[in-house]
Amino acid sequence: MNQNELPLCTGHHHHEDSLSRLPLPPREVLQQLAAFYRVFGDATRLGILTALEAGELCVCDLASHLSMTVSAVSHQLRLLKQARLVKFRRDGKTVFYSLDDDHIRSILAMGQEHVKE
Amino acid sequence: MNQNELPLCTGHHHHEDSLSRLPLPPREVLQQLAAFYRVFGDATRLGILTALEAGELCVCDLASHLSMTVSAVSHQLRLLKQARLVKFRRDGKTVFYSLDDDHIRSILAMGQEHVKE
DNA sequence: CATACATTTGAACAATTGTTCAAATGTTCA
DNA sequence: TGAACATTTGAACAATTGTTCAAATGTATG
Repeated sequence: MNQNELPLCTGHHHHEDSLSRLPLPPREVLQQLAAFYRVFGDATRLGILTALEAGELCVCDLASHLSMTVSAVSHQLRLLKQARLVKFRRDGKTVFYSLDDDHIRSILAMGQEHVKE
Repeated sequence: MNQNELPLCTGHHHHEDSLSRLPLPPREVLQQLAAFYRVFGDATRLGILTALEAGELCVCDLASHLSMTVSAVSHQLRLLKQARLVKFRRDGKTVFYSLDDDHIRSILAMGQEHVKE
C-alpha cells in the first residue's frame, strides 16, 4: 500500500461515523468467505452441481453429460469435495458423487433467481 | 476434449435415467451464473460489500477502512457496478457507493452462515 | 483560469486457475 | 496374477485476475 495515498482522505464524509462503528471482519474470515463463493464461480463446477441435483452420479456419467474429459471433471470434483459441497461413496469400481446437503440446493436456486432478473 | 475418452463410459449406472431427463443448462447460462458468484469470490470485494452494509460510503473512506489503495478499491468498485451489486451517486467531488438492493444483503448473510459451520 | 482534491483509467506484473496429457491407483473378475 | 475399467493425480501450459504505478478525468473554489 502507498503510504502517501492513505492520509489524503481528509473529508469527513456522510456515513463515516457508522463506518467506524462497523468492525471490518478479519482478513482471514473474508478470505474464507471469498473462497467459499469462488467454488461456485466456474461453469464446469456449476454444471456438475446442477447435474447432481438429479441424484448421485459417477464421474464417467458426469463427464459425458458435460462433454468434458473425465480428468477435468475429477479435478473439479476434488475442489467440490474440499469445499464440502459434494460427498461421495464408492461402489465397486465406480464412485458416486452427490450434493452434500440441501443447503447447496438453496444457494444454487438463489443465484439462478438473481441471474434471471 | 479427447474423442477416445468419452465413449469409454460403458456402465449404465445408478441414476443415469434421471440424468438424461435433466437438461444441462446452456453453457451461456452457466457462464453467466458463474460470473455472478465470482464477484463474491474476492476478499477485497467482500470487504467493500460488508462495509457498505453500514450505509453509503465514498471511495476514499472505503480505501482507508480496508487499508487499501484508492485505485485498487476503485477498480473493484467498477466490477461491483458492472455486476449491479452496488449503485452510486455523485455529490460534488465525492462519489458515494451503496448496496444495490437488499437481495445482496441476504446473499452475504447466507455465505457467512455457511462458513460458520 | 489555476489549483486542489476525489475518483477513474490503462498498462504492466505477479499470482492463481482450469484444462490437458500421461502416468499412477484402486477394484473387479477371469 | 493379469487384464480391463473407473478414477485420481501431477506437471505443464494458456488464460484470467488483483494490485500497483502513473497519468487522466471530473468538480469545486480561490
